Amino acid sequence: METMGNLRRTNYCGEVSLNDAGKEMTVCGSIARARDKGGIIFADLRDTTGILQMVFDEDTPKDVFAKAESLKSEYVVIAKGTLRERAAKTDKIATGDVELYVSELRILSEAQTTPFEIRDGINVNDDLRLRYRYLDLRRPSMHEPIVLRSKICQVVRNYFYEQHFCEIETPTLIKSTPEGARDYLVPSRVQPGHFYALPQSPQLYKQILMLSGFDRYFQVARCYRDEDLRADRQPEFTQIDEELSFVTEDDVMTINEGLIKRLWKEILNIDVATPFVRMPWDEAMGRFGSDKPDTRFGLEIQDVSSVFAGTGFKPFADALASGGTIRAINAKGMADRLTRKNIDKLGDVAKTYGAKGLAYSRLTAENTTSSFEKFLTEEEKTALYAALGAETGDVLLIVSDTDWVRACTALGQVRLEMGRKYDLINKDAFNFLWVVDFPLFEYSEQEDRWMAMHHPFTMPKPEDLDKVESDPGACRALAYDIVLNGVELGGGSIRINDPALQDRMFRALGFTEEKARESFGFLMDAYKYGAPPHGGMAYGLDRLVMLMLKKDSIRDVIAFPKVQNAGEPMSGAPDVVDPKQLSDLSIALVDNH
RNA sequence: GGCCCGGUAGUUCAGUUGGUUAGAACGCUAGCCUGUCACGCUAGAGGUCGUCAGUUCGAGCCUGAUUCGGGUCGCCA
Repeated sequence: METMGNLRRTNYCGEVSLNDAGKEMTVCGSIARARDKGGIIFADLRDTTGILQMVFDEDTPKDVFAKAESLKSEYVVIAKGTLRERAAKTDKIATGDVELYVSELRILSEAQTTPFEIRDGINVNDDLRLRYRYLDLRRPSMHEPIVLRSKICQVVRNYFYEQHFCEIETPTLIKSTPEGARDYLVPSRVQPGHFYALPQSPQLYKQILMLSGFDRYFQVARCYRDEDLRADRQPEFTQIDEELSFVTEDDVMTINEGLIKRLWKEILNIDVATPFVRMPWDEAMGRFGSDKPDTRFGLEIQDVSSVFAGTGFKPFADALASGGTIRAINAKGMADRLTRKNIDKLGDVAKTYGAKGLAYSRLTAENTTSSFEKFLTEEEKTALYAALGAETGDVLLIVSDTDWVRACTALGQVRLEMGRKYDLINKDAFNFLWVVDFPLFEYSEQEDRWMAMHHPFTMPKPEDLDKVESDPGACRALAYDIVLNGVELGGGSIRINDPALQDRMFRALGFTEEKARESFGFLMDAYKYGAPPHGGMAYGLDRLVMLMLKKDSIRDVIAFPKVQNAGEPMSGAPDVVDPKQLSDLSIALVDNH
């Protein structure tokens, strides 16, 4: 092993080109691969920007050539030499026109054989890759998203600074709030028996900042939710969080369309058309069976309840009798692909999402196979075909349910499954839209009460104000989600800035006076001293980066992600702690496992 | 908490109805090679078949438990 001596980097590997040919330069990094041909040696040098080929031959000083012969993968070196045009060029790397003819080489660190190869295109278990995350992150395809994530944050900051936002950090040791996801708890040593929570979002603090007169705030904020993981969900994640005073829904959406436009232009060089479609929640649910519709393909849901008003088919008749609905998708021209077996699989999807079953008619040239048509009158059948524009080659998929949201959700998932499985989705598209007019409340069977769909500080739509107590289910909110390709990128709302209205909300949510004061007393007090109208939103930064870079998993854009059991395989967190630490915190473990 | 899938050289996988010494590719080691770039050629090393128990004359293969990983439903205001 050697030191750098008097050598210092003058160039990055990925940033040299033919324009630099003839220049003397010093580069450093790791050996991606060495190819020793006997009389000539090639070694690919990799740094954070890319790869540059180094060459050694008979004219290379003998001691340098000898060192080059000893190079192995992942050795860390610094090399001085002359950049020259290659005799044999390649378009496989960005610097494939040039190579560094090395005159001085120092091996700064040797490396033992890695548990997997450090190159793209390998197929290795996630588990192993995560345990050796530092090795995995050396691979260009893993490295680049992390670098791009940083650039995305830079663009976000630039945009917000230009728009008069102030970047403010809010606490991460906060009071636990009762609504929403489970909190991560942190015991207080100084106040035994008392606990902080880690924030699920900076929600309360950013509203307080509006009351503190900061006018516009943003933060790249770490957030924590103690819930189970998914491919697009981590317990610890990052939000781009923002709040603005003296704004309406439209203002927030317009400013954020500007942010998206800027991001897509600067990072991807794509012009995004604004404004985005603004789709009411009930339309999104009705047409796409989702509050985050993927509009990159058709197969929209239709309401065919009226066709079956007097039907003798019992499942449909029963649903309608209890105020339910019958919804259908016409899978146009898909009869050849949707075999009986494949329709059964779609039926399983529908059942997973709460449907009793998936009725179907498969209209092939030879015949029609159907699970329900034999129970219909000729008039009903004609009306159904007319309503759906059914023709030979189509497959009709129908769900009946007492609850229209559940019926649409099930069909919406069937729709997505068809989109994925039969490759109906244009993968190059970036389809943005706003979903607006969310319900203010949703009923929780589990808790047997109305819950805030967004959060309890969301402003009701002015025209629904009188329904907060009398008809909560019909109340809509000044809330909006931004959706990209069927994924919720972010969401927000206009907040209640009237203490009296906030009181009504808490009561409608079943909070007692005492409970509301205990949890949110400081916030309720703050609103008594003059509160500007304000609202904001937050993006899931990880999801945003994942979608921009077309990665399948959120882990690909997080440097040190957690796995399904919420652990971090590299460090081994979480772990047991010393009993002394627990006793300092006045904590005793209950042995119930 | 429920359901589904998986664990065999360092890595990715194959492994027949339960039957001799568990194979391949890449990687690794050694040698050769002056235009390679997933370099090439030759030779070699490398295995508690996740763990434990059971069935059997005999288990990588069958059974049970367990553990680890992935996906998903519940959950995620």
